[in-house]
Amino acid sequence: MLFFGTQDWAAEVLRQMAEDRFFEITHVITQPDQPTGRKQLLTPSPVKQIALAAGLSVLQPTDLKDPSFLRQIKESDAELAIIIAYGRILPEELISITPRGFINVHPSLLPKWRGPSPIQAAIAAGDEKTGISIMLIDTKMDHGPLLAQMEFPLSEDATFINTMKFVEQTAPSFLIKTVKEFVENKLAPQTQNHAEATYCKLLKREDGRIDWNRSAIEIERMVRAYEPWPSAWTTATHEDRTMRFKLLEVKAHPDRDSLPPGTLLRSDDTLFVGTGAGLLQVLSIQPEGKKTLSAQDFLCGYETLLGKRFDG
RNA sequence: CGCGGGAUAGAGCAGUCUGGCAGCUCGCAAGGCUCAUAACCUUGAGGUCGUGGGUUCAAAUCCCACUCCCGCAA
Repeated sequence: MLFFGTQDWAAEVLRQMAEDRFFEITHVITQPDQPTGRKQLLTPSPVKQIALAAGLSVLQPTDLKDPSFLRQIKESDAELAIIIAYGRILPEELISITPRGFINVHPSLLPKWRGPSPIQAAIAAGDEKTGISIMLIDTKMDHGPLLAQMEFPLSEDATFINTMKFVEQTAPSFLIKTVKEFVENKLAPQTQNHAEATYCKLLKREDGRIDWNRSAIEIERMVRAYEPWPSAWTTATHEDRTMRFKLLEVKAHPDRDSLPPGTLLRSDDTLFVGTGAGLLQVLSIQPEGKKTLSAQDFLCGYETLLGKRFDG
C-alpha cells in the first residue's frame, strides 16, 4: 500500500495506520521539505516526521511524472493507495499504477463542495450539516465513485478550527474501517450524482477581505469559516496609517437597525460595526502586528476609530 | 541572512523623529451625588519605560548587542 499525504491530519491517519498490522505501507509520498515559519527554516512535512518515526520509506518527488519515481512505485507492487491532503493533483499514469486504485478522503458530503476548501465553503454558506466522504479517485477532482460517507451537523458556532478538529478525530478510524471493508470486497463503489455537484476554490488572502455591504449574518459565517486562513479581515486608517485588522470572533445581530456599512459604534463596552443588513458585534479583533484584543481592550486604545469606517 | 510591526501602571495605547517633571482611556480603591446603578463628580493607589552595555550634565527618547510577541510571505 502507498500513502500520499502532507498536512497534519494526514499525519494522524498515517500514525494510526502504521500501528495497524492490517496495513503494509511500502512507501510514504509527501511534499518536499519547504521553507516555513518566520525564519524560513526548511521543515519536513508532518507526514514525513511521522513516517520517519515509524521507520517507513519516504519519497518526496518534485515531479510526479518523473520516470524513476514512477518505476519505484511500480516495483513496490502496491495494491492500493491512500491519499489525504497531499496538496497536488495526481497525473493519470500515477493513478493507474495500483490495481485497486487510489482512495481519497474529502471533508464534505460529495458531490457537494468539490475542491480544496470544503469545510470553509460549508460554514461560509451556512450549511446545517456537512460530512466526510471516502471515494476512489478518477481523473477529475473529487469526482470518483463513493465508498462511504458520514455526516455531522454544523452548529451555530461552528468554526473551521473546531470543525477541522472534529474531522481529525473522526476521519482516521472511519477511513481505516472503510479501507478494510473495501479490501475485503464488502463495499460497492457508488457513482456520484454529478448533476448536483457544487464547487469551492482555493482560498487566497484577498478572499478574506470583508465586504461590509454584505449582511451581518454572512460576515459572521465568513469569520467562522476563514480562521486561521485566510482570516476575515478589513482595513482602516489609524494615525495616518492604513492598518489591517483581523476579526476573530463576532456575533451577528440581524434584527438591529444598521449603520452605514463599516461604521464603528461603541455601546457601553461593546463594539458594533454596521453592515448591509443588521449589526455585527465584534468580540475579539487583532490589529496588524499586535496580539488579539477583546472588544474592551480594543476600545481603550483605538477609541479614535469610533465613528469612522472600515474600508470596504 | 525573505519583508515588516511591537515590548511604557492590572488591560489597551500615546510619548521616541527634535534627549529635559512618566502621560491618556479603561480597570482598581476611597469619598460624593442618587430611590438606585454598570451612569455622573472628586480624590487616590499603582512604573526596573523588555534585557545588557555605550554616548551625555541629563536617556522611555540617540548608538550597539540580545531576548520575547505579532503581521506578511511560504
